[in-house]
Amino acid sequence: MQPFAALNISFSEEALMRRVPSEIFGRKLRSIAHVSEQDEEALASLGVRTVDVPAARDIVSAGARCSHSCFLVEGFAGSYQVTAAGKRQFSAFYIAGDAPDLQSLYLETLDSGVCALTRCVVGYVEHAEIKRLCEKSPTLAAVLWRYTLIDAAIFREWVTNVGQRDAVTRVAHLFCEMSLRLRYPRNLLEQMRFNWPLTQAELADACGVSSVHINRVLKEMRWLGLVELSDGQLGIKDWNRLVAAGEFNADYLHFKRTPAVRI
Amino acid sequence: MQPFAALNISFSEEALMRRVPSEIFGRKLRSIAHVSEQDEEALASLGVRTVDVPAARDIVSAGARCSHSCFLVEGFAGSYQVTAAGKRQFSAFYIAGDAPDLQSLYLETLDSGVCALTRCVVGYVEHAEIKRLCEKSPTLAAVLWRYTLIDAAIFREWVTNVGQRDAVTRVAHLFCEMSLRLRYPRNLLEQMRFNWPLTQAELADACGVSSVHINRVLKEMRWLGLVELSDGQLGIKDWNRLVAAGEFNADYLHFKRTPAVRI
DNA sequence: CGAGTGTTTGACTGTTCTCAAATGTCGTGG
DNA sequence: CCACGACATTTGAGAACAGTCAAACACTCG
Repeated sequence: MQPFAALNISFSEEALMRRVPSEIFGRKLRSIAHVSEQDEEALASLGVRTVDVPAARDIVSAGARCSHSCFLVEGFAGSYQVTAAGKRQFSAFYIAGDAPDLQSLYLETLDSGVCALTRCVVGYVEHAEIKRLCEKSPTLAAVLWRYTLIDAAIFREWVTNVGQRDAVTRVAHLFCEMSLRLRYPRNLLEQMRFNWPLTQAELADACGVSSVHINRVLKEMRWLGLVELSDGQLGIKDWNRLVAAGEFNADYLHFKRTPAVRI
Repeated sequence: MQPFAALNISFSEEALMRRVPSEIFGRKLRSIAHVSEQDEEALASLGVRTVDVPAARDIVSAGARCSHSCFLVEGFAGSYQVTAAGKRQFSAFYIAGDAPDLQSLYLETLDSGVCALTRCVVGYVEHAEIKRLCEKSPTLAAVLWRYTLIDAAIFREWVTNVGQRDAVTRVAHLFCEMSLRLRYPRNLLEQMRFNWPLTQAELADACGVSSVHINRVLKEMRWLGLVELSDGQLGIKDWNRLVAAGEFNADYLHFKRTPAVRI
């Protein structure tokens, strides 16, 4: 099983090694800011406990007292809340390199849960250790802070997405975001097909739409020739029109350099 | 004009004095974390340029290069985005004491704008100065970081609000949030009536609903005996039922102590 | 008084939801 | 190899919720 073959990232045993989580996180950080060698080394020195989380299980549960944060080494995860009426809403999706609950660093409890959408390899790090690093290196603190601010910018964008756009536009927008984030560091222009392990129900809960309706929306998007979605693969048939359909502007992702794929 | 008379905060000329912005921000910070005297003094030493912004004008425009952040001394503001279709979505409302664009501290540009919903008194502070303070005092950095994380938690909650709840629930939820935030530091149990200077159209753009529909929702909420909304005043008639109607849980606001008003 | 803005209401339209059932896919075990 | 269950996708039909358009009304300010 190599779900990320399309991204040319090989995992296998390597993923379980100690240094990998912080390395992969370091790569992510370098995509949003300059990271000094010292800071990179400091990150690599973090004590990481790597855990294999099966699909559909919580990585961090909402309301839990949090003394750790985690990096995603492999897999897809999502942060979500459940309403009193029992409906689920995702507020972000996370992929390899992301730190889904760095948001909890200075909160006692996390108000949202993070659940594994596929099998995930997760590296846990103690808050105390991260804070110690931040005190020693203000530049590292700044990069991590920036990371959480970009996360927040994604939340804001999702508020607008779910609040003001119609269903097709919402889905197109989400596809654009995930496509850029999945492709980013390598950013292959030709890379218009990648693993998409999410079910329609999960997509629905990200877009604030019923799963039945998502199905019809996907049908329409296929008919429009925007995307192809089958066998757990998302193929983008027409990037420019998808961007237009999704009213997408990548500014809110705050990549260090504008991706080679102009939009 | 004393829009905050209900909160026993008097402004008038005092508001324009130099130290006030950081003092009011300090009070806000103390509601979410312990702030040492040194840090409080450091905050007070910030160079603040106080500006009077008329209603309906941008305090910070989306996309602008940002070298400053601001504190709201007086008034209501909202962070918002406008979609390609010309629809506006608010992602948060801000009141006296808030720092609407502290989110921009480590971003080059802000992806959302912040606009004044009433006349606002705003104190601008240079990013560079805040960063200098943070380097000197990691504890102050932690408090400010925490502040931005709580902001992000509010965005997440809004995603869920707009994505999964019906219109009445959305509005009730928003009223609960704003009510707690407006009342917080003093937290008067009897304080169930306060200034609400927002128009129905603005409320609509916060809840992802048309203004016509908001009008009907308010009518229903009045009929249900939950709230009273007139003359720019929001009166809460039945707090417990409003909390139930809004499926509201205040955890995501991360107040230092649970408000005296149990919910 | 008139202009401008915000609120309220009605009638109609349209998107999306819910319920329900059929179909497709995959892995397990006989 | 097939039967089976579990899960995901697809489709239909009717209902509910919310949007649009349009007009009347209320209020404030100069």
